Amino acid sequence: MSNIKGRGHCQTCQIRHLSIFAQLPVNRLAEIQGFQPSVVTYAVDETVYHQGDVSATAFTLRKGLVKLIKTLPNGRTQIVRVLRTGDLFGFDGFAGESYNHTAIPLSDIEVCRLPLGELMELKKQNPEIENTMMRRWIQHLREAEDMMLELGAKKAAERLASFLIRWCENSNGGWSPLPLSRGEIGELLGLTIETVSRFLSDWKRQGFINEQRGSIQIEDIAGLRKAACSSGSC
Amino acid sequence: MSNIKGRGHCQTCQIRHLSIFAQLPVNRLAEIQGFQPSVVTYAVDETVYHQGDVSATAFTLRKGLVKLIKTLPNGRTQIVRVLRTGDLFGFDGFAGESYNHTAIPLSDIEVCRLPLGELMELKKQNPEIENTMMRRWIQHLREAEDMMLELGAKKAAERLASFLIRWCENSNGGWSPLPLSRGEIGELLGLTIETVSRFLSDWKRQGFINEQRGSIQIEDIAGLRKAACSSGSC
DNA sequence: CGGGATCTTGAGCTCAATCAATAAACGTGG
DNA sequence: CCACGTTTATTGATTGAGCTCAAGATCCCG
Repeated sequence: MSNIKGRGHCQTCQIRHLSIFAQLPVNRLAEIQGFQPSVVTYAVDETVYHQGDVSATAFTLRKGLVKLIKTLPNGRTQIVRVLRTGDLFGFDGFAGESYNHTAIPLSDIEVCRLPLGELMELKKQNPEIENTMMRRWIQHLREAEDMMLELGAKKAAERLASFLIRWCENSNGGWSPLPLSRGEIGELLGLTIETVSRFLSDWKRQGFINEQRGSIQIEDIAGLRKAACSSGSC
Repeated sequence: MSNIKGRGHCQTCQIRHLSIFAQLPVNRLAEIQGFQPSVVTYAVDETVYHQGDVSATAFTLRKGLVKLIKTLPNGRTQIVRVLRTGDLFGFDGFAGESYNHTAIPLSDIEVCRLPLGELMELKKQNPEIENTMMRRWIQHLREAEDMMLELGAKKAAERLASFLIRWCENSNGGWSPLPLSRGEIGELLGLTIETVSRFLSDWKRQGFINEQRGSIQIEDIAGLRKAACSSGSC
């Protein structure tokens, strides 16, 4: 089960600079008395919330990775986003809606529970928060649009290659942890396990990539880039 | 070319109840002196803005329909959203970004130009606007997630059928204008012209749908629903 | 070391893309 | 209003990318 680890201490929070409170002056935080969100841990595969549940709290991811998935009645599922440290999620209640997807940890995680009522109040009183949230929503929307292009207009190899390039873009040349199974990569890109596996094996043989214990490394980005644009002039 | 039709008169605007200013009391509008956005018209296929352009103005759609598209270097394109009356678009500048997609009218349209600087100011002074925009961003994000599920997890027939059902859901049983070509429906759903045409013809023959001069009607929604869930238990 | 999960690889098949040829709809000017 | 050309849609034939099914291989954990 999920576990309440304690109360958050926003003023000393290690990841505040990544959160929606990043722009908030520290002294302002001190003024906010009542606000001490609980920090909660979840184990892998322990659902944080389910699609359809009433959304009364949002979360900030403090540690680990989370996948947001949508599932069809027949069981086929789509990962709509992979969250990283500092990401805000579960805010559908702000629009009077229930959660539109299910949130599942990809590793053991630690989140900060933000009751929407309190968050709304904070947001009203601190334009910096409002602003940061707005920027993030716009950013998410842009990423969602990018993903629609991937899913709607690209072929299997192109999707997988550009996914790998994106995934590894901040660890240039080095190893990146890849805590997603073949199946999950497939659910993210609209492909089957087998298709993902085939291309990855292929690219390993060709020396484009390297893999080891849940980590991946791009060895020949030019080769991958070429695979990302199979038919011609990208 | 695009045409400046004149200055908007927000207080008497016919579509204000659909816009981001819907929640704003009319008397508040009267107090806002400087704000008189220009109303501009564009003809079909005349681009409102291009992916990559600096985003300094947002728009509210007053009349007609707009498609937002993303294009791959090789020419394949994806429609990421179809806008309706009252929709706000082109706000990437709020996040310091340039436009992430290209906006093209599907019919002759009329838009309200909203310089982001002025809009930002208005938003600061009127929490109702802020709030409405937030709700819309969340709503868009939800729709984008829904679309990712369509594109990533459904087959051709399922995508097309559920698109038709969604498109017609507000005109129950009656005719709905469908100003999208086969090609555009394909670009929206990640399919080719031929695939779209084949299923539509098929469903016309089966009496599920009816079509006439750019309008469509669902005659047998149960039949379509079945097509929307080809493999089993949805 | 054993056994469940995950990954790989092969073979065959199916759905949708591609290629190609009409057919229908539309707009334009006579 | 009709003839003409252009665009858009339909339909068929064929191909091929990616799915499905199946059998091993590898990894991982107790």
